Amino acid sequence: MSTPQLDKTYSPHDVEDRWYQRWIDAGLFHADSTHPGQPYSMVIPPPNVTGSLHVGHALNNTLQDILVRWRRMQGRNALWMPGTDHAGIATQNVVERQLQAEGTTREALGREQFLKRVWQWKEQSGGTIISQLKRLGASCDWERERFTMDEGLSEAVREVFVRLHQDGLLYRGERLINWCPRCLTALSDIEVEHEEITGKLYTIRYALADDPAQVLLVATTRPETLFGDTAVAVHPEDERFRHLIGKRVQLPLTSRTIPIVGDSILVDREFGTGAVKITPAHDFNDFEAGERNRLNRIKILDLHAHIVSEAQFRLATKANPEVAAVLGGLPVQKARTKVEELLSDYLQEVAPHKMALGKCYRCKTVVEPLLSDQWFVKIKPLAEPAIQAVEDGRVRIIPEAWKNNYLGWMRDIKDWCISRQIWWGHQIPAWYCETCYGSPFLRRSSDGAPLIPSDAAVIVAKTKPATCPKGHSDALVQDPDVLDTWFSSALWPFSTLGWPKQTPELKAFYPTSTLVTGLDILFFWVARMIMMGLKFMGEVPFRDIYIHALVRDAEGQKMSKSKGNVIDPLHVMEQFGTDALRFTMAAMASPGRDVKLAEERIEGYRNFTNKIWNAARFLLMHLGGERVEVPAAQRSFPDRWILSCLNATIATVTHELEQYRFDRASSAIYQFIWHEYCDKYIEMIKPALKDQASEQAKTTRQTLAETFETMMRLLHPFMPFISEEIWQTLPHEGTSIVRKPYPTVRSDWDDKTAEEEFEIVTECVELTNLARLILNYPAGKRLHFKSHAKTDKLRSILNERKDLIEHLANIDGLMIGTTPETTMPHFLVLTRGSVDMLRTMEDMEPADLHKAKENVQKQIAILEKEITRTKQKLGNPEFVSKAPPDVIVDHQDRLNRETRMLNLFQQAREQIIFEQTKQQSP
RNA sequence: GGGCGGAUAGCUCAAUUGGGAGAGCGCUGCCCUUACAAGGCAGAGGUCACAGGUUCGAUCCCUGUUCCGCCUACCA
Repeated sequence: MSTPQLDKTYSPHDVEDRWYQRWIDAGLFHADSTHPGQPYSMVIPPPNVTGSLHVGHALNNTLQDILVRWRRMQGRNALWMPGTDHAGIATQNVVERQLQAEGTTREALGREQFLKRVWQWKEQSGGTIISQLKRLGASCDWERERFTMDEGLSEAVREVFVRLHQDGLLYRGERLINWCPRCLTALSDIEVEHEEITGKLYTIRYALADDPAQVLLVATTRPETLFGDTAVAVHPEDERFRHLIGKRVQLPLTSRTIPIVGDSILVDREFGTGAVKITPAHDFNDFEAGERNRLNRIKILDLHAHIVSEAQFRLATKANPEVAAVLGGLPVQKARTKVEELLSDYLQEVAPHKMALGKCYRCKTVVEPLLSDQWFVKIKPLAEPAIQAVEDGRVRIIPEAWKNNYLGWMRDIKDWCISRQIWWGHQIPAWYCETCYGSPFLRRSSDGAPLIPSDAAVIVAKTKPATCPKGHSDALVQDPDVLDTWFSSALWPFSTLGWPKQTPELKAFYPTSTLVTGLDILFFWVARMIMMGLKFMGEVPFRDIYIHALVRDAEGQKMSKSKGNVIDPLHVMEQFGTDALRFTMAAMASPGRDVKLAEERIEGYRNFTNKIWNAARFLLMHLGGERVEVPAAQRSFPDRWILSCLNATIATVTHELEQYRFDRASSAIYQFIWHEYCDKYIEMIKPALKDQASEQAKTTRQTLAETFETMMRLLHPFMPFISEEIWQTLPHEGTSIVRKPYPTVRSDWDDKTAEEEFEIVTECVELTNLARLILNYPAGKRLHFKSHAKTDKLRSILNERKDLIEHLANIDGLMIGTTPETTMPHFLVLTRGSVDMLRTMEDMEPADLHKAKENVQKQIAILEKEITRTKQKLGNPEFVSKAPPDVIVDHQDRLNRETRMLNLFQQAREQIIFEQTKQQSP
């Protein structure tokens, strides 16, 4: 019979493409709501449609794929729902850059044409990350792939918006929000990244209006906002300034005076000068202080974070004409420098100052607080149940350490600004009637979009109403803003399953089983999914949240270009194979620690794939011929041993996967395949396979095939490609490993006796190796040894395993004795645990002796040290009286072992010395 | 400012209940022994960040310190 032959080294390339295509063609990743298995479902954290695969994605999706492949093999109805999100700001940026290169703008194109362009772009380039996920082996149900801008998902968004509005959980109003002057849109609080910088703290003299000789010192980091000041605050109980409350100060560089107010919330008496300028239109704290003290808001910056035009500026701030002439239209950073110059007569001090600077998380532009009309989600009523769900364990966060992180954030959650001043996204389903309002809405100068006044009446509906409530039909204007991308992502676990329709999928797969994600989107996404899931499905969106470590991407932080440690997963897959990358990801996924990925490690696992490959080659070379299956208990010693080990590994891997310990699961597999299966088992069965026709060979071949086939199934979730490729060459049933059962523990494979005997065999082999080392024998030289066992049982084991020991230790003529023959000058004696190994001295090379003596000497020194330590401990009455008995016994055993070993080495040394003298004087 | 996590072999990381710390890569020595040199056998290498404390005994528990990272925050 002919067996397939494999190349000498594993080449992942064609294997990966070939199998992935076949899996897809056969529909193996498809989940059906009518499938009889217990559902196991996950939704993918939708990557940005603009994105491309980075190491973080690779980790995230590898772990998900391991879970879903494992559950699928367990017979569960496994659904992994894939898709992408429309990434409003990022995608719009990409297309706008294209337009810029063509010399046009989105405003020139108009909203409708622009959106067409974005869709075009999405069709052409939006699939990049999806194809990369496929490359990674992701076993998503691609037939169900979704996009947050799909019609179905868009309907879900409208439905949610309308219902939230009905329930009074949405409001529109003029608030100070975070504004990105480059993206020209509002951002939610968590879309602002804070960066610690050293800025300047300016101390400015504000003179009292009625007594210019008296000055109030005011500290600020933003002197340019001085023009928007509408008051100065001091602490009402501050003895230094209390008497000034109610008076006015002259605002420098302007003709305005502003009041001094008392505000105990805003002012920290200890900080700075104890007096704070209040700029309600440009600072969050000042905004609130402005509310408290009924202050005007003066806007001095436009949407681009430039000082408003000279005329506007003069009008609004009453700045001196020459000052307005200089500052009008300047970008805020330049304005600050200018103001610093202009203020020279008023500046008391400029000191370096550590502060946090908010930047747009998409484009890193410094954000500005901007007063504008925006939509908000009233979040507290949604957060309450989401807190409870985690508190009472309906949602488990793993590792649990992040639970407090989540709870802390949720308890202190702020209303969520959901409107974005961009075009790409779900346009807000709200309309306003110009007829009712009494006049046409203003048009935003930049793009012609209507600026809806704060007091315009809102009509919220899923589709454009035919008329307004008063019956006007011709002047309904839709809100030009779109919703935050995360608004639609928050619905992902049920919108992808067809909601608001009550689909069979929704019934079968919601709530999903597990969500695998990085900590970075715990708040952006996870928290919001829980809130929305509870609100609209009445049930948590997932049972377990597994939060994995962060692998920082090239953009930023952990992996930095300057360190040169950026790793591109595509490059890695190219170089080492997808399976090697996946296995690395799994092995590194220890909880609570960031993944710092070293390429050497991936290379190590590439070597592992090659090891597996070559083990398979060995198998195929020896599998020719009849195979006979007998019960496990009747198989050869190596067979019984490997079955028992395999069984233990199956138990470990399954248990660890249940705990989301991908690292332990993968290391158990690694340990088993390489060190038990390849190093030991394959070595042990070589003699049995030599005579192809023997009975021994027939049953061994059976075990070999059976264990390897099982091993491939065990490995498959981690290394889907090589496991399938090899599995196909082995005796097997079925068309693909993807849907074969995951191995389960079999009690008939358990064999403690075989494992114990194996320990003894290993001891003997290791002793011979040690002897070789000490005596400087080359690895290839065949030696004679004699062993001595203390008990009949041991001796019979040694007798039975004599051939095996000789084979593994590469020795000849092992003699097994009853009594130790330690008389000089015949033997060097070594012991470990239960067996002594004796080596005849007679054929030793003269040159060995000096080095041998040194080695032995070294061993003696080490042992003496250890013995002293152990003796000390056992001699301590406190230890003997207080330590648990088993610990004491353990120490006594140790002492015995060490002492015996020492004696033997001492004898060995004497023997060597004896030999030396004999050689020197023949 | 507050909170959390980390500091273990040259490097990247493990070690679930406090009883002499492991892996991979790298390094050293010897081996191309027909599955695999992307390999085999063996070896070196660690006051488990620092200082105290609890304990018969601490990498592990407690306190403090230093350094690093992350999250969070309105100290102008």
